[in-house]
Amino acid sequence: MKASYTTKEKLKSKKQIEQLFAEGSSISSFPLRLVYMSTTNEDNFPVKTGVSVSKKHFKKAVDRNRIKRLLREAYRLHKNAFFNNITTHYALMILYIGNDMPSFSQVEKAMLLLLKKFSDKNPQ
RNA sequence: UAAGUAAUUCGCCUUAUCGCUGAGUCUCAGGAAUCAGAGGAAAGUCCGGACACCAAAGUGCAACAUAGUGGCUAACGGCCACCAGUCAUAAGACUAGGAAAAGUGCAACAGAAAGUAUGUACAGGUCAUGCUGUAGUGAAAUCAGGUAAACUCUAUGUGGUGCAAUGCCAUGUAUACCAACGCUUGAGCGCGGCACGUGCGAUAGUUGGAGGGUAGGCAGCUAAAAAGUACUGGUAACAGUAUUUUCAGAUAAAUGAUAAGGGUCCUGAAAACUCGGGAUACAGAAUUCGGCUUAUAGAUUUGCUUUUUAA
Repeated sequence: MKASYTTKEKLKSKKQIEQLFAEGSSISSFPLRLVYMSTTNEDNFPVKTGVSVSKKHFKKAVDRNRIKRLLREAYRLHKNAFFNNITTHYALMILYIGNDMPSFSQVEKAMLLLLKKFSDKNPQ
């Protein structure tokens, strides 16, 4: 499977995002937090993922864009190791909860840990 | 050459690997290759337009904005030119540059007194009296003047809401519940605030509360007051003509990530070549244009001024 991350794979529905924040469970691996819940989407993409950075911590749009790009990149490169043979459908939202601009290696490390925690908790 | 002053232009590059968005093309309908893909400020949301809707959007008052003269422009609170004033040796910079004979208010120090004024000394004058002059304080002393980044007055301008506008399609629900008022003797709603006025409201509902549903797609959405070049007119802002080009269109929101190398600048060691270290800014389109304001590492070119030296 390709290490891609297209529009179809993103979590876009406003309704689902609202529901996710209201009802989803969360695990964290500083400076990241993952909010997730299982869904009943009939789709080719079982896992839909969104990414978010608080406006409180990063006032400049440039900084938020940069962090979101790093998060997306880290997710894109490592998701297949965990979700390749998944059968349950999930909606995920990855939040950056740190206060400082991270480097890519920091984000990558935290992402690996986070995804590992997630798959340990939700074995297929 | 140095210091200064006013402007101009640019604001990292290359390669590899892995990706994202859009367009048309091909396709075995999984995808594939090709092309395009942030800024000078995209920012602040401070002015002015385009465009859309609000019923036909009226009059007066209030409110707000602007303020030398002329011009430019779709328009402007913007820009250009000129005049005046202030500052600077100068280049140049700045100006909230209409009105004090409509009214109200305010004014340090000095001075007897600064506004319902008139003390002292000397001189003059009268029936009498600060009635008159001089001295003295001050910018100003029964003569009035200053101040409108004080109220005010004058002139001119401003209807409101913003692409979450607006139109269409799809999905879906509740013509239900509570309260108040009302059914032509009219509840209430619209016309930015108030008043007037006016429109809607006769198959009579309306307003408020609490609640239910949708929150997906398409259009608007990027070819335009567009950009480049040349010529012409104009002191200039700008305008005209010819010609070439098509230059983001996302929507939890693309335009990237990583690695290596190279530029540029600063700096240390060297002083023939180089070897280290550091820095590489401000900042991310969201209907769209013209401005203004603010942020910005480092470069770049040009005009001008002053001083010293050289010629």
